[in-house]
Amino acid sequence: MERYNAAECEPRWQSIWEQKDIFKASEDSSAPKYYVLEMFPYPSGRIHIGHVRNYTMGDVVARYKRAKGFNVLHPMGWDAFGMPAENAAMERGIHPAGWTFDNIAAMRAQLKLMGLSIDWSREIATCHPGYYQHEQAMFLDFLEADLAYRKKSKVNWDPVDHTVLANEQVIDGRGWRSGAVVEQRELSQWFLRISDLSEELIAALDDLERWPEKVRLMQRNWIGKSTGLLMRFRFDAASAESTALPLEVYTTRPDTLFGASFCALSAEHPITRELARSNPELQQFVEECRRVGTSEEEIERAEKKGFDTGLRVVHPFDENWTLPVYVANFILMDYGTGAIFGCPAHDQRDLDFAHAYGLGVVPVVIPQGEDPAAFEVGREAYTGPGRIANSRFLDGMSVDEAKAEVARRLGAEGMGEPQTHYRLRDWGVSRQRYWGCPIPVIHCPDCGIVPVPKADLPVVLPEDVSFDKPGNPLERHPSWKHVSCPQCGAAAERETDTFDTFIDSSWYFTRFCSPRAEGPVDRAAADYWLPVDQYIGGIEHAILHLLYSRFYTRAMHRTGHVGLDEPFDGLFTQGMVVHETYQDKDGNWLSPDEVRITGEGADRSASHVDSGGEVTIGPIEKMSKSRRNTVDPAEIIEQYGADTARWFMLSDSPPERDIEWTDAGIEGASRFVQRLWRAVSQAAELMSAPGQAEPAEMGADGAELRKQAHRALQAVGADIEGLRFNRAVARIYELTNAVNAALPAAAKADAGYRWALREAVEILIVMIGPMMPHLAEECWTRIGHQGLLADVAWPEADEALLAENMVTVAVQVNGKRKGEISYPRGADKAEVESLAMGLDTVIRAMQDKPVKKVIIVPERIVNVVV
RNA sequence: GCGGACGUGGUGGAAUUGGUAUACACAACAGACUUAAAAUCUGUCGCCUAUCAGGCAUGCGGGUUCAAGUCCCGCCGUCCGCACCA
Repeated sequence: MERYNAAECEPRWQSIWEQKDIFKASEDSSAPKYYVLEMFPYPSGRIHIGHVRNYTMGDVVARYKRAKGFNVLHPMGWDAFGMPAENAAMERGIHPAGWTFDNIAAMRAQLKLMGLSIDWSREIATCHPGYYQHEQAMFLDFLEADLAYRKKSKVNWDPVDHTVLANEQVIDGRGWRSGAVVEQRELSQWFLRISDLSEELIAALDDLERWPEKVRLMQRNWIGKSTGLLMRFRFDAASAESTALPLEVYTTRPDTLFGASFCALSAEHPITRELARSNPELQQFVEECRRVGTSEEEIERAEKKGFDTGLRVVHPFDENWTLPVYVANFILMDYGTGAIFGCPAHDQRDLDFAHAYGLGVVPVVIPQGEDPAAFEVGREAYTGPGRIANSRFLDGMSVDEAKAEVARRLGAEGMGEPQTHYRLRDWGVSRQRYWGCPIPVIHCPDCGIVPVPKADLPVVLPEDVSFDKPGNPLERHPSWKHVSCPQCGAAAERETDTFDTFIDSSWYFTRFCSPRAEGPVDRAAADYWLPVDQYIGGIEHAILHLLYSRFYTRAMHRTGHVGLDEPFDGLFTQGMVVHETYQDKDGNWLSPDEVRITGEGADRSASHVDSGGEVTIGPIEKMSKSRRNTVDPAEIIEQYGADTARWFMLSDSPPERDIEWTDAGIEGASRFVQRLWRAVSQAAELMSAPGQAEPAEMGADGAELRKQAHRALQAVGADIEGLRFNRAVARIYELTNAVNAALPAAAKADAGYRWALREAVEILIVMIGPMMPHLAEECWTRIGHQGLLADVAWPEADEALLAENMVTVAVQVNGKRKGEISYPRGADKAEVESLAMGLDTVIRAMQDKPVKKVIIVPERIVNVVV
């Protein structure tokens, strides 16, 4: 028998699908629509295994839904702006556009080898003016709708390269190329008003029922709604020159006000700035804070440091109690009022700070069961519930009662009022880079900021740029930025910043609905296709990309471009593809094919293939170039075929979990492909002819095979619907085993059995269709069909064959399994009980002890308690 | 540091609402076929007592329950995100 030849079959079926254009999508009201989308890739040049996993999952859903009669949209595009293209330009002197489009061509070719059911006529690249011009038009609409504005904000500045650095380009506080200590600089930049929608973005999460709960929780925490108190501290006259204005702080813990031992200001707080003007030491401290970096992680991890301003504020409930005022490096100007009061006993950061500066730690919330007089806080702040103590009129109250009481008293004196705050900050969209969408505004010395008239769009990136110097080539371009003001005609300058690439990815799913429309969106197409029914991508995008997309869709709704708020009805976050890492004794990373593994379990060890030198097996990590633990999908597809790679990606590991790439795994998948092909080929000789009606006579064996096939069909359909691909794969293995087992008997079987065999094999082929589409087409032809399997409808499982008449349940004595009984479905409890009590093993386990009770859960379990 | 997840045999994992833990695979081992190897087929396969049985096992330690991989509390380990990587 011939082996299945993937190298020959796969291109053949791919070109047939392409010729017939069967994956081309168009609006069609006669069928329900289904929009499947995988997160589009960055065109790095080669697809990686993570892409194979992501796009295989999406393709299974797309092909399955197609077979279920849906009108499916399954497009592909390129997230094509971004820093790697500029880095390539700097390192290798290649233009970002050329580099990007070459990469796109290479990756498109690789993706096509996977046999995905994609409508390639809708392909888009975000770096193409045909795409980004619409971003510019929409930005003008956003400006008009007051969704965009300018304000100053901080960037990482490399003082040697004179360039703005991304957070990932700052390593240990230094620029990645220059090694210079990075400073913070303030620049005027464009922002989108995402924070105005904080409440709405939180509230709408409740309705995203087909999103993972963890993603909704992460977004909720990220937006960070908090209800608290805006309160004012008077400055102590003895300590301050300008005492007119009180210090405003925002707190979520007014109940701990009597535990306060200091107040702290952000290094950028107006009062700090004022004081620093006449205080060089404070000025120096402020500059030190600036070197911590702009990322929240760095700020939070930095050692808590402060500077005593010498100022003191008066406790709102005690004229004679004053608190020192510090400037501290962990207070963010962007959150609340940029000032806090510190209660060390009940906040970890405040406690660390108090320990560093010898400030008092007075517990005022006492956990239940602790003695207020004896309770002490050590190295860990107590943030749980309890009763208030050491707090005068608040003593004995609960935390919530005390919060309300403090709010009431301060409110009555005009010294505080309740406020709601959100952690979510406005979205800064300006980037000081070339390879992005130009921001369509002009700076005129007389008129100020002037939007580029829509008739003048697009503002196209100039091609003649050089990357021999660091910094933004748009700024030093001789002519591009010099224009005349659209309003007054005077000499003016273009904005040289470009958009954050998150803008590009915040609406590409909308553009896919009408990729060649003259405006940003064809409303009829968008109204038909949106929302995306199933979105699939990495968990690493749980917050930013998905939140920005939710906001951007709302902004497009407000400006009339779309008619909905939530772009993604169903979301699935898949796990990463990981691999062991290997290092030789000099610490060099080795790729998997340079390493030989021996032994197993605790005895596993590794050696170098060529030298035989000792190799250390490192942790299993996300595949990355730097660790050299990558596997090239192109090589895998060439060696085993796309179907094998797809099958392996779907097998075993639950899709939301990380999957470890192993050679054994891909070989196993490859063997299954051959086993299935053999089984189908053998069955083809034995089964009835295609298209015949079920024979009147059906023996017990045939009926049993039919049962197995229909149960598998039922289960696989449900598993694909629930994106439980690994379980679907296990079911398919089972049916394949059943078909294999049925073959010997089929040679001399009756017509009923031969018909049942055909039915089982057809069901098997249909079920592997979405997963291994080329093999499935080949099998479909092999068993005598003329048309394409891709056009065959997913069959309905026969309910009558799914029902099981006998039930088998376990019998436990005191919760331990002692045996099992079988009985007809629907038997009454007394019968079940007597059956269970009659088991030898049960009688032995009971040892004549009196029966306390017998728990019978119908069709589940019997538990005898003695 | 903060927020979110995950942890079951040698390995990947399965296990409806708490109801027979280890389905389905991979690897390994034994046998068949073969001049031989590969492929294929058949069988064994959590651990410990040692046999027609019993005990112990779902990262560790507690708890709730007739019953816990699943629920609760506390640890340990691994991973993801932290706003200019995409």
